[in-house]
Amino acid sequence: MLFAALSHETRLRCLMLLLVHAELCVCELTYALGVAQPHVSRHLAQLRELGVVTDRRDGLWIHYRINAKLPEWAIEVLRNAQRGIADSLPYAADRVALTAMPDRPGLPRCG
Amino acid sequence: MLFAALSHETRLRCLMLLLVHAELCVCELTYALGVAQPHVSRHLAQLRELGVVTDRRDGLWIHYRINAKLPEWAIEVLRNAQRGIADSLPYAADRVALTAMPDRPGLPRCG
DNA sequence: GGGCTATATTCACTTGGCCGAATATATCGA
DNA sequence: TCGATATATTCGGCCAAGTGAATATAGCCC
Repeated sequence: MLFAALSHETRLRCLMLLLVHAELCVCELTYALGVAQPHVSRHLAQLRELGVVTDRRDGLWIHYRINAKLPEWAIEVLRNAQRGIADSLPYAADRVALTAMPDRPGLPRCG
Repeated sequence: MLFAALSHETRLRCLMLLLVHAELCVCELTYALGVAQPHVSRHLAQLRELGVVTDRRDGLWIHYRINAKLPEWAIEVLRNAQRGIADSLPYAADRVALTAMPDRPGLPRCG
């Protein structure tokens, strides 16, 4: 059930970030949320098992993204949730924290 | 949290019916879902405490409806869910069952 | 291979949510 | 007041889900 996936704040926070950034690895999500890595990993595993996200290995990193095969209504649910909560805490702070992360993998290193 | 409200099938079934019928009393929901009355009552109480529905007493009957003060994004979430699941079971069967209910309160008695 | 990093999983434990059954409350009508 | 109906709540037990800590796995680089 989709709504069970969204009913835990950790999972909802990850999904809100993935709506903005399309693809994020576990260390980025861990940094943005400011929680323990196994905690994030566990909830990402649940999202994957529920079919809400997919993962892709790239060397050491595993990148997660929202499952492109989700039915359109489910995507709309996510977008509506985003519209409703993205400007409130902790979701807004998560985006700021992610942007402030040093040495993000997959981003071009300038200089 | 809205999604916690939607994460239980009984609550979701009630809400899907309330999207169609605007106002329903407990006995109608109980009949439509085909489950025990205290079960429905408990989950309606949760929906009320979460602010998702409101209730109105009318004699012996208590009518529930979706809270008109819900933010628009939340209503959209409900409508998207409806679009996605209304034609599947058990939601479609619930609507049929409700229509087949004899002596529904609040409905004009013909004859 | 050995060390290092990123991620996943296991373990033991706790908590929260759900359940059926029984009972309580509230309102109406006689 | 008494009975009947509609709804709500309590109780005790159970199970799924969540947790922190520790450990395992997987890939990279030397």
